[in-house]
Amino acid sequence: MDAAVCNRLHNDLRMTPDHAQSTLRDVARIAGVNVATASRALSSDRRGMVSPETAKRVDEAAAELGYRANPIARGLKTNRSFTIGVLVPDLTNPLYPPIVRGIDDALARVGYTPLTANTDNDLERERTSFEVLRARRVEGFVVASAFREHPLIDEALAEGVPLVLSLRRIDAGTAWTVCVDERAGIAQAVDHLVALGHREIAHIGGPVAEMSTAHERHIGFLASMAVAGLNGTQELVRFAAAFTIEDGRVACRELLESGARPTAITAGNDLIALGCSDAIAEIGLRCPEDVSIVGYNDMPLADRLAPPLTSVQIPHYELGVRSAEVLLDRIAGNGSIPRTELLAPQLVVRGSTRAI
Amino acid sequence: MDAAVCNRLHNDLRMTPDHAQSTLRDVARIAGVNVATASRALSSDRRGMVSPETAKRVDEAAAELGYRANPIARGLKTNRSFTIGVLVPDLTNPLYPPIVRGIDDALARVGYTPLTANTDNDLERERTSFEVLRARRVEGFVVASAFREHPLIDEALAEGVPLVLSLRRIDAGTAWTVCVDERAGIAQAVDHLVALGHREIAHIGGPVAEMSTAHERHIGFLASMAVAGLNGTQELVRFAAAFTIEDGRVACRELLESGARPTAITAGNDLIALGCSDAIAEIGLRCPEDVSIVGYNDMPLADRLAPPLTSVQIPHYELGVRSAEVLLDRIAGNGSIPRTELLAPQLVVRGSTRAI
DNA sequence: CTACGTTAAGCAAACGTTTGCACCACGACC
DNA sequence: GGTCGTGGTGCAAACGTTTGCTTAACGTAG
Repeated sequence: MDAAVCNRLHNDLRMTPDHAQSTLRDVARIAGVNVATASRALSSDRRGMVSPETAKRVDEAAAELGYRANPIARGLKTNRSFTIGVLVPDLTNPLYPPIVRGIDDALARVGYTPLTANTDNDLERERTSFEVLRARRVEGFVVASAFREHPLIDEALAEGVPLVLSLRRIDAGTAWTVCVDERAGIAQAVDHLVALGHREIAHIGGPVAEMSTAHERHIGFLASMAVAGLNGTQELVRFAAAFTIEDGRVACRELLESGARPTAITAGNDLIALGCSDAIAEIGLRCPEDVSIVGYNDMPLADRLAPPLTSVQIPHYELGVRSAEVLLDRIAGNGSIPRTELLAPQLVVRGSTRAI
Repeated sequence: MDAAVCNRLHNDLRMTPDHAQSTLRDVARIAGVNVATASRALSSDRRGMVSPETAKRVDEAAAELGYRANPIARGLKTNRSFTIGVLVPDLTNPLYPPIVRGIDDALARVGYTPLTANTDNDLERERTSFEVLRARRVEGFVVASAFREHPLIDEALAEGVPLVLSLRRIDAGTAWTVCVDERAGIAQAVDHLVALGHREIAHIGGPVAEMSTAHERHIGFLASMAVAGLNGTQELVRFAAAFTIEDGRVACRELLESGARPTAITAGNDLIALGCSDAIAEIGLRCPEDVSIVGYNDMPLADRLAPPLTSVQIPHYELGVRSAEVLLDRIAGNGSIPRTELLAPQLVVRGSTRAI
């Protein structure tokens, strides 16, 4: 088969299915203009460079062919990808889907596409994902997997990678951040319990050494207790090794075995709250009759548990939306010094708390 | 400023930050070879074309510069993006994160990246997302948002877009599909209830007209009842308008108001099961003492409800993994006629079912 | 009537890869 | 000792855009 035949066949193949992506060259040919002119006509900000009538012809040609610009080619030339990397610990954890959803929606509005990766809280895995996403030329990152000390984030910051922390912060405070006013959240929980007459209030926190969320809630607990004039010292505080039911149970049990008999518990999150519930059941006490429990995050179905869990609701979705918006702003070149945005949580009172 | 100076400055600027992505040209220069040779040395399948010693030099140069190939440029040339579009109804629905996670993991293994979009079961929104993803040159789709009749999918199929349905099928059966053996799942539920001595077994299904999952579970219910020699006719079957607690409650209440008094209910999914639980409570009956209830999907915390919900567990994660694998196989050009893969569900017995 | 500014459009070079083809030694074969 | 492969390498043309520069056409002013 000679070259001409081969080419013809090749062209035929490419032309036959009407879904074959048409190119700017096709549009230009149909409109009878140069590809450069077509490019200008189709771009919003340089549309004024072509005569209205030509612009119209190009539009029609594009519409006829169902032309959609190839973002790959465009990206190669402009060095922009209109993609954002999203680093999340685990999509399977119900805490994160609403955040991701918020990011998705905010990005979609302006033509950006998120590239999401799960880190499993594993620094090595995270680094790999980060590199892969950078290789794909994402224009910035929303990071929801931060630890209080986080070398990767420090490096990225130093390199000037546009980056916004979501939900979890770093101690240094050197990054743009959108998170929850955890202290206010736990304060609402403590105030609620105090109003119900509780004085012996315990806190079963999360992994305070690693995660800002756990840490802030602990700090918030101590502060709120002090403000209420109550004893918020070590004997009523324990920490779960992770935000899980089992670790919560273990930590609570440890507290109970120390002889402490709190009438109420503020938990680091809802899973820890469930663990606490198990632990007090194990020693024959009941919630809420003997011990009130307040969770954190207000996860799905928290209202259907037995008893329905009083919990601090946080604005997951808005957290995602704001994170994306702040990042886009940064990419647009606005803002100079890092800013931290605190979103307000809201206590939801249910059956797991009761007056003493 | 003359051109030479300008160019030099430009180069300096590009070189200064050591995170500036280095290009194949840089690698080639350092290794003292042509960029074509460098390209070949770095590609696994054409590495044999260059001498081992040259290949080594190129490797070293690449390592030194921390070179990572630009997938955008590569994609432009090869017409491949190494991305897959994932269409999911709503990430916020706990059913989908494990599926997406399975897809992510399976794709990551072979260097692909998923581009995920939420459809909200809205056909127009879905079409937009589909177009956006196609414009981004995804190489194929995993679609978890299928309706039994689905014009968009039919069109995509007709156009030859590589596409795999996940979880939800289309009636036509013309698409490659990875889903759950719903009939077997509901059969396990019915058999379990029958073994407990139940004879009056109701089914509160989902939106059977639109979704294959709801439809198959209904069909499965009828078949299982027939096999057990029981009456599975209309008077004990109702359908919720959607897979929600509220719609489940309404449908169940309707059944009860018709005078029916089943001793057991198989629900279309866990949320409907919760609605049923509410409905029977409203008329003063209790679960499981008066009515046993079996859910479907075994959603997170189903084991912590009151009573813990007996439910049919489906392999979400594996569903995602297999969907991705099948799609990759298709893209690689393997397989010709559409195949449907059925993954096995597994009943998990808990407190919401009891012997009569 | 020439010169000049302005507007619209085209030309061509990039962006960072991949890949068909040409080239060049070099050893082997007739 | 020419002629052939053959293995290694380089050259240059793509891929589909964007964009700086140039050209063409057309008024308008001097």
